Amino acid sequence: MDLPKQYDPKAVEPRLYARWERNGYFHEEPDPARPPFVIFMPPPNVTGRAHLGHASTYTPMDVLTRYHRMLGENADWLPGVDHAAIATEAVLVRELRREGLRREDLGRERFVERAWEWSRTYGGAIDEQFRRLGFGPDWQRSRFTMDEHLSAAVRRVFVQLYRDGLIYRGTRLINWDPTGKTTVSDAELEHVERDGTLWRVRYPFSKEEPTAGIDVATTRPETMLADVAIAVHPNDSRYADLIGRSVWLPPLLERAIPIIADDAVDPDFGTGAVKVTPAHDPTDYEIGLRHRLPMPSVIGFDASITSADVNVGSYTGLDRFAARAQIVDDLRARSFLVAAEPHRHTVATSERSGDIVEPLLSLQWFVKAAPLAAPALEAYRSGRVRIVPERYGRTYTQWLENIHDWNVSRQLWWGHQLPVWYTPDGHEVVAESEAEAIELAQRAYGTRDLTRDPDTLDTWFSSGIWPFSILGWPAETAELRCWYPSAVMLTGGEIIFLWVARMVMLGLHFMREVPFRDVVITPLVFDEAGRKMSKSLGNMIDPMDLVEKYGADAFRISVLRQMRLESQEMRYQESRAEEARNFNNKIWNATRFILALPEGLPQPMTLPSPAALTLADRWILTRLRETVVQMSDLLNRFDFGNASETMWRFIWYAFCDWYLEATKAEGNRATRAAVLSYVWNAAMRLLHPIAPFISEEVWLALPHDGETIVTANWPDPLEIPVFEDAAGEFALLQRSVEKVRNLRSEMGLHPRERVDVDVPTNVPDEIAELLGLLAGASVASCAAVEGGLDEALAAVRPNVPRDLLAQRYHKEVARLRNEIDRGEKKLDNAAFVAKAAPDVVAKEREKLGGYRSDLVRVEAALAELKEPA
RNA sequence: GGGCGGUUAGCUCAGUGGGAGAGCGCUUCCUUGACACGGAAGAGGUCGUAAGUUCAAUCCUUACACCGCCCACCA
Repeated sequence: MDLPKQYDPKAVEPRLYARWERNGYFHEEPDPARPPFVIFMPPPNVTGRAHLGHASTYTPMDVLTRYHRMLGENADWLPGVDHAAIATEAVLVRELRREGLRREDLGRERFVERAWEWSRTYGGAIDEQFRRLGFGPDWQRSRFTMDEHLSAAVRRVFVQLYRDGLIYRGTRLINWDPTGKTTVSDAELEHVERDGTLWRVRYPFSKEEPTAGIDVATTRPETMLADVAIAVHPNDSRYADLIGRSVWLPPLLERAIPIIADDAVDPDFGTGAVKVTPAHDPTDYEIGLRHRLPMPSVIGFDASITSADVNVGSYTGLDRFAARAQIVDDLRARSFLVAAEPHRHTVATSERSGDIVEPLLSLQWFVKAAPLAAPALEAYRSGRVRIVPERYGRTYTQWLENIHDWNVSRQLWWGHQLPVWYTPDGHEVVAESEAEAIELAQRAYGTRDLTRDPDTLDTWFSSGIWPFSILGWPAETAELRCWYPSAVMLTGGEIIFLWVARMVMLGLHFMREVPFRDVVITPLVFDEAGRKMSKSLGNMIDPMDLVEKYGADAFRISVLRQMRLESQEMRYQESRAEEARNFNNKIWNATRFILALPEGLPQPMTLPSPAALTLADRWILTRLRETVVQMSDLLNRFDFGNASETMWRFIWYAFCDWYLEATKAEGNRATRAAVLSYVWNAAMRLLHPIAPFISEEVWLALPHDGETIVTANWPDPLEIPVFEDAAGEFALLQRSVEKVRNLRSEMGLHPRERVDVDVPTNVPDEIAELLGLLAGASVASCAAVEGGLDEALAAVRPNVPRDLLAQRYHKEVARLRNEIDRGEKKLDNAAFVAKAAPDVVAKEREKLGGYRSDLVRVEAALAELKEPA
């Protein structure tokens, strides 16, 4: 067989993936007889494309699912797609704008139709990218959050929560996104630092004498029109006399507002006096509630000044920022502006649109969060949900402890419409269907005339029930029985409260059980310089480009290898993908060597009897077993970085660098075909979760059982013979080989030239032969030396020029003297001997003894060199 | 303002209360029965700064500096 010298992923990956999918290897049915291992894939946005963030969270899911499938568990990875209301609607609105249309021109029905069409056309794109990455979810079970079945589950949950008193409609201060033209929840805000201005404005005591008054600091003069009070701290002596008085509200001077005292005021900031605008600021809203203040609005849903509640003079209709500028001008003109200073502060933006969010009073639907949060907190504290790394548990608990009611109604058309209807006189009717609503309305209010609430639900509402809605809930399916709760949830840290906490809350409420046992927080991906990847910086890396250049396996390895369990960030280096490609090439060529053995490979695969095994065989088998144990442990602990590193070390530094070379020795030829194929077969199985394609390609080419590595068994360490002594002996050989190689290099010997070495006769022939082969030496026998293999190998004497050898011995003497010096100082220290742990002292003595005898030996050799016998 | 993470070789990062490690990069040599996407041998670090605890600190404690993440109603 003629295999190319270079591994070509493009020739392998699409072929293997098509076969896996065609043969249904990723598909699984619920089977109570086996332990379940289920991961539900966080559904990517229907508008989404694969990015490095997906690679760092989804690759580990694929690794875990493949690993547990090989363990024989009832393993399934459940994929899906999220309808991503805000993102999708934004795309559609943009499209419409290009056609010169608005959403309203189309009408709700046609708009939603178009959204469906768009989703069907473009929604599959990310799935194709996932296939190229080698991800193996159970595609047959893929779900879309807008599927009829999942929509029904959403309605059921809403109605149930309503009947449980956990959903209500009310007028509250909400976050309005003027660009997205919808409310957004607190969790969807991003607080961004901006340079702004802090204006000091004088509110005069009397209209007639505008010079005397109270000075107030504000960053938002445009909201002044809706001021209803000035607040100061109750203990602030500067203003104690003023509490209870009133001032006129500039610039219109049409209303007088009271000066009140409230604890929320920080006396040290600004002037210590703050204007209170309950309808347009969260803190002020709280103050307004405490003091039963009126709450007029002056900014409307179009983010411009509205005259709905109070007279706003000529400002009416001005955009919020234009109004700000105009009011500042007017204040200045009329001497109410005391100062204007630069001020860096944070503003709340919508993380979707990036627009500055406007706090507004509005009638919306809310989920009462506290009663749902308490069990979610308890579940974490009792350990029913674990979070890795543990420190993120604090993020989870702190958010739940300070939770606010969740605004779930959105003014979008694409999404799950609220299952809420209103009677002509404003009674609300909540039901799973219109028919049910009519029946309820008839009974309760004697009317069948209902209007449906036009709003849709927050996308995260449907995401929150994903862990059970995808399993068929509310029907009592076998999937639900076997696969809930799932095993593990992998996600980025920013998702903890946006999604993880909500899934736990809703899962506990509806399923009476947490949705997953472990939450693994994966690192954020940055570029090599530690900068966030962003389009504006031009440092985005498209995973598909890397797959194209290096292959999916190499890309996966490059990501996994850079993951650290405790790390919160990962600086992705493309050079790692290149290294990983080289690694795959190494695997490929080792395979070529094995397949080209003149003696052929044994079929079926069998291992020679222990007595027939060579030292190298026994060593590599022992290392294999150790590697299996380590890999299982690392994967069980979600330590993907060290797992990848472990495979790298075993395959490259143990198997290829040493064992494969050792099999070229005459003495190793009888057993090598069997051991090489046995070990390589097992190594490919260990590698498979990490690098699914090349492991399959190689495994299929070797002697194997079964039709695919995907469903092959994970190696059982107990079936791999282990030889304790072999590890130590082989390590001694390695050190000896390295010593000779070093001398060769110092001599400037050409690799083909052999160096003569004298090896004591009590070094076993097998080891002497390996030494000759691996170090490029011609071995001659010399007198046996006393002691074990250690001493015998130490007495190996290369016949190289004397001065070179002497130089080397001198170096060795210096090193040993240094070590001995350090050891002696330590042991001469009475405090060390008295206080250090006895085993530490004993170890130190042993080390010192070893160095001393080494020194004696080297010095003797040196003396002999000067005066040859 | 609060919480958290990081600071170790030129770069990206492991690591340990008792002899500083990997990969890449760099230097030198080399196409030897798989592999130049390779092999062999090397050079390279006062483990951020300062105190403290300890027989012993890169590792534990504290403070500080710098970088970063998250949360927050200082207008």
